[in-house]
Amino acid sequence: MLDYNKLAEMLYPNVDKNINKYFQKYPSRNLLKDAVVTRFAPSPTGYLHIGGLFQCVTHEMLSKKPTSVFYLRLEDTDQKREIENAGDLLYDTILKFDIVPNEGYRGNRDDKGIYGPYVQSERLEIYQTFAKYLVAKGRAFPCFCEKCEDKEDIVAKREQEIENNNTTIDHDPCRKISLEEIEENLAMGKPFALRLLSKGNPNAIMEFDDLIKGKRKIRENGKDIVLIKNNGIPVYAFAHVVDDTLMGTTVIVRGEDWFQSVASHIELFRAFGFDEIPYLHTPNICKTEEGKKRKLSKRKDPEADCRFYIQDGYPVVAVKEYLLNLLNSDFEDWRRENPNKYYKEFPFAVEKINTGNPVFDIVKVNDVSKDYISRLSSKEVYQQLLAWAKEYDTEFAELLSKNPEYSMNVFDIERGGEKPRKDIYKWSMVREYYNYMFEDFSKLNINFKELINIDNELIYKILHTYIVLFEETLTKEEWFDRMKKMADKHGFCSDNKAYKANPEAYNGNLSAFCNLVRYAFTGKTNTPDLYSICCVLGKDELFNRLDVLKKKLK
RNA sequence: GGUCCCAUGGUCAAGCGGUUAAGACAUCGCCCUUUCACGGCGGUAACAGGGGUUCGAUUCCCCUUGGGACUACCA
Repeated sequence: MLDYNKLAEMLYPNVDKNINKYFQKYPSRNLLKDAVVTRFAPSPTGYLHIGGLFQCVTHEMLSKKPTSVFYLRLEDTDQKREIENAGDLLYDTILKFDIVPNEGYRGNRDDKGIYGPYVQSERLEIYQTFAKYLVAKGRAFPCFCEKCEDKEDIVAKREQEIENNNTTIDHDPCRKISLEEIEENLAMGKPFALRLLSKGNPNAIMEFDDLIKGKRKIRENGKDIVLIKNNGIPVYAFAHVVDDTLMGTTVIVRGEDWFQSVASHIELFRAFGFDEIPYLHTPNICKTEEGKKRKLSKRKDPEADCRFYIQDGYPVVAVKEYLLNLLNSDFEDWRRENPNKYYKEFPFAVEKINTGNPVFDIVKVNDVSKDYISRLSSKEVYQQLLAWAKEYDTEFAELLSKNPEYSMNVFDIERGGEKPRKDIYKWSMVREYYNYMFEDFSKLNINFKELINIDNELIYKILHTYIVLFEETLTKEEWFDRMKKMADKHGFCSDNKAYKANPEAYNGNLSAFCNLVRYAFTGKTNTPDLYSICCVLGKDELFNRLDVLKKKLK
């Protein structure tokens, strides 16, 4: 048996092993009943992943009760994978999704809250103290090996160990190292990794209660896992246990990929003598490829990058509502019954989260988004669209802000009422969709031959008559009556039965007539209500457009 | 390989021992209709397979199969 106090002093001569000062520095939180402290703890290894956003939505929904805390912690303990400014970028994207943690890391700005620092690389001193404490408790030991996995002889040594002892317990051979040997290594200035001295038995089963998976029987940990790397930086497990304890986390939300390691994390909590914190393992968002399901990959899948949705102009609420629906599938029922409520009012239930890994479906996102946008007022559409355009399509932003009232009138067409139009699902599609309302009309590609086979003179005559008879003060019915009369006068047929009986006798039916007018003034065969469009354009503009068309009709 | 997780239509999913097995998206058809939509109505489409337990299994247990994840001094 080693003298662990002595070992602790050897390993960490200038470090305080009194962890209590930290518990004094970071007092326990005053929480009201049902309040939770939850945290999002990404690594600065790239952009915000859709799975991260998925978790953020979970955090938002969990931390609604008064005094609850949702804080952000940056887990930058892997320098090899770290990407410069990724932390900033992450925070920036989180804010863009209108997710506002009320504590913690804030990118370029100072951390907020008294439990910091919230960036792990700034907490090394704390980790050293806790490491020394653990060594003194006899629950950790140094390992001077190079990376074991690279060294066949060490692996062989471990296997031999297992065989000799007739056990399956995979203790690290270095736990038998003598004080003398340690002293020698230290004197040579050899760096060491700190390992957990596991007392678990992987053949023994213990009970574990996951907040969404429920009660599970899992194997005890038996591995002497690395706690602190030989560069002095802790690994996830160690930092997680120390930080979440010190920061007063009450529920640990993390991806399901961590499920396998809970046994070791629990052992660490116990080794320290800390209270265990409940875990909630969320499913991973997948996609199907060649008939197989796989986790959405950062490298391969553009839709895994949350910035994709921002750039493409998906309203952030729509994306979050889609994710929320993945979490609690009765959300859409609630949404239908409460079309005007804010999504956070939804009675979220942890136990309703599905345990399987869902496949991400952009078509469904589109649908949720269409629905969301259809519920907005024209002013809200204008504001959100403009905000998007200012960042991603400045030319369009200028067109939009040239005349805000006009723009809002455009978006007001077929908006509101019982059955609002549901056509737009992302801001980036608006410019093309409404190009006839915002762009230079003379630049639109209009070719009547592609639409209808009647001569140009007649077309011109029809359009001219249309404008002359057009008045903004008409009701829709009156306008439509005029359309019928005009159609009949120009060789079209407003009586569908008569038309069907003898289509050869006419230039087309009423539908064709209306479509001709639509096409002439918009260049499209698919637009919202024609009369409303003409009203928004105004009679003068219609005449302007006819002038342009005149040349094409010569 | 080992360990763990998951398994209802194309997708998300209700269901938690007895149901004509919900609903949404997608898809198809019809209706409404001045186009396109929106909307309405309807259709196609599922309990992976095999054993148990039970009067009775989609539901509980086991096995198989399929898929996923973990298995780092990465998170």
